[in-house]
Amino acid sequence: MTDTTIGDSGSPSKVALRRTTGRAQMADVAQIAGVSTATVSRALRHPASESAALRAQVDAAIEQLGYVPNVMAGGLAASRTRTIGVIVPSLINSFFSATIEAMAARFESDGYQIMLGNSDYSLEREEALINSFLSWSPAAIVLTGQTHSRGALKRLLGTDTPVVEMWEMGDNPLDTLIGFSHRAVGRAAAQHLYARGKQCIAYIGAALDLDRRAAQRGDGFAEVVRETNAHAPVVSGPMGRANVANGARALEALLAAHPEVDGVFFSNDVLMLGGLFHCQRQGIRIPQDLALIGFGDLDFAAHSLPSLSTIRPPKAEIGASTADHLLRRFSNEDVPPETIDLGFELIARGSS
Amino acid sequence: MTDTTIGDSGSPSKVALRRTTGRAQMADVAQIAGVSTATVSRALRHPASESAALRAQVDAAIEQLGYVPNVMAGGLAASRTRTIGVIVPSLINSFFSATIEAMAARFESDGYQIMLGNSDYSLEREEALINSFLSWSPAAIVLTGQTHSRGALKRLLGTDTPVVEMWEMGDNPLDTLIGFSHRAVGRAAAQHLYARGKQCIAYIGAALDLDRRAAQRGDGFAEVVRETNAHAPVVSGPMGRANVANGARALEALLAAHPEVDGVFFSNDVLMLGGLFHCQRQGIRIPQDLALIGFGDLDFAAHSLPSLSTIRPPKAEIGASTADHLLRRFSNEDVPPETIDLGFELIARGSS
DNA sequence: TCCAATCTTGCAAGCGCTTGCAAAACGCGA
DNA sequence: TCGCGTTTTGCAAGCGCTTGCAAGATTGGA
Repeated sequence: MTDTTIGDSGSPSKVALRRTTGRAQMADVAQIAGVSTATVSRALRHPASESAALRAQVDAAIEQLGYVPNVMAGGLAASRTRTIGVIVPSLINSFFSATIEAMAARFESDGYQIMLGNSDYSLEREEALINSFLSWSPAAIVLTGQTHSRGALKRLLGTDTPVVEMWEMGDNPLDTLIGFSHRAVGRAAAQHLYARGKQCIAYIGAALDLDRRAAQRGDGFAEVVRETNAHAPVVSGPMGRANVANGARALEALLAAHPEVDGVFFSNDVLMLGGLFHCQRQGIRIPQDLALIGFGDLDFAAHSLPSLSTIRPPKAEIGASTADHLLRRFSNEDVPPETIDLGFELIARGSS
Repeated sequence: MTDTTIGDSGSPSKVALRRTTGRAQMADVAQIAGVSTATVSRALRHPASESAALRAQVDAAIEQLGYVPNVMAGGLAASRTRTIGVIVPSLINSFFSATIEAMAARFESDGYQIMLGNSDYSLEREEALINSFLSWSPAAIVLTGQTHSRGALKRLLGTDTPVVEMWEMGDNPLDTLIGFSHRAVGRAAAQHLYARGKQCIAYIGAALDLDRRAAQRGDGFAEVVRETNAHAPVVSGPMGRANVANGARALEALLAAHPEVDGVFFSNDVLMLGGLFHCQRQGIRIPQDLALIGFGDLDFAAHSLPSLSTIRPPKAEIGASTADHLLRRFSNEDVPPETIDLGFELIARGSS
């Protein structure tokens, strides 16, 4: 079976596909469209630089063949791909799921694929993921937070890949920063509890040793407590993951140690749900005996009994805004890095 | 600046890196290790086929240079990558998050990267994702469920990429199938409610039109109801997504239409949580007036008041088992497709 | 009608790695 | 010490696409 280029008297639209991958290649498309592969490539990557007539021919050939470009070959030749490396500290945490879904939706229409990495709140794993992602020549890297290992910083600075840090707000961003201030969230929560007439308020945060953002919310909270001069800040120290069991347990321990506490800010609505169940179990009246406010505005907060006050972070907005920024940057050389504070919203409900 | 191969009298460990990417290449590693790129490549991909001494030299050179292979180049040459394309119907649904985390953890040590896709319960989007993933020459494709579009089937059959369908159990798997029977789950839930002395039981399922697995659980449930001949199956028709609000709303509507119902099986623990709040609000006693059982064994189910009965799917086990199967397959030519039923566990708690 | 300026298009040289093949090195028995 | 069967290693030809450069086509003004 040798290639037969001459004597092909059959239908001109029938092209013998190469065997190597079994899939149509750009050369097949080019042949059917009667142009060179360079033209096909340009029709795909820079549609504006081709005449409309050719583009139509090429599109038809692609359609006919069901051609799907080989990302590897394209990526190797261009040394960049339509891939966005996104690293979040947790998948199970639905804050980030919402961000990712919004981001993916925005990117999809432009043909960008998200590569998702889960750092599990570890800077070393983040660094490893960054390394691994960079070897895919991504169009951009999106990180959660502003804290990174030295190695990660070095790698990131050594590349000209755009970087977005999200879900935080602070100084000296690596490149673009899109998020909100967790310190401000903590302050708002404390002020809210005082405004509701509470006298002694506490903060319960999960994994404060690992989760920088939860720690920052705690800092803001403690700041306001100190400013009132009324009582010492009560913070429930580092514990395991943010789950319902830990929330219930932490509230129980907190009330045992500080019975005077009459208002609690939880670093995560899931913890607060545990707290709610604990109160239901113990007959603690919410908000009379104890006011509760959380963070995240998760699904259940609006529908529990009582409904739960919370602070809504711009979960989806962060994803959408990140994608928008990057897409603008991909299509236009001189979009500068930005710092975008998306703010947050305190939603007062029955629990406070 | 032309290449200078001769007259390099400087330190032999100093190698001028190529400029193109700014990163060290395999050729640099080879030069430092004093071997050919072929040897380096083999040391990386098939360590067993190299002598230990050379492997050590190569490792040292890699270490010294901080060499990270270019995945594109390798993928193009080998026409396959250490990438696993995984498609789930939803990210926010923490069932799948747990599966993915377990799978990723297993794959990580072997250097396989997961590419995650979110089909949003749409077969068209699944097909698009499959196409997009295949253009990355993945080592395997992992799908959720056994239902796929014609186009997707065609593409999948036209490739020799291993395919795992997960989270279901049935006939005619495409290749490997790892999951459990949702029909059996539905049957178990119904039998449990009857065993608790309930007389008229109902099923509340979200998105039954889209979520095949939730529909199958409903089928199994209805089957048992019919077998008892005691009453007609009550099924709360398709509604929106599985969230707390919909759970509360659906239970309210169900009880309005069928006040005789004294036991409910929810397709998802999140719906059940909404049901629980509804009961708390209405003063409906659980389980005396109404027994509740859900599916998923989510975090909160064990800690609510009352605690919630549920059926625990092998969330993490599916991920681990999938990774194990594929890793075995990657390292050994003749591992055949498998069908693995991981079963499930009914966890009876206070709500039933 | 002709020429210069502007668009379009094709040529061909890579992108950095893998791998079949064959040569070199090695091991061992005679 | 020699010869033969086994490793171990290097050579070099791609993998399928992108893109700088230059040639060809087109346009408009003189």
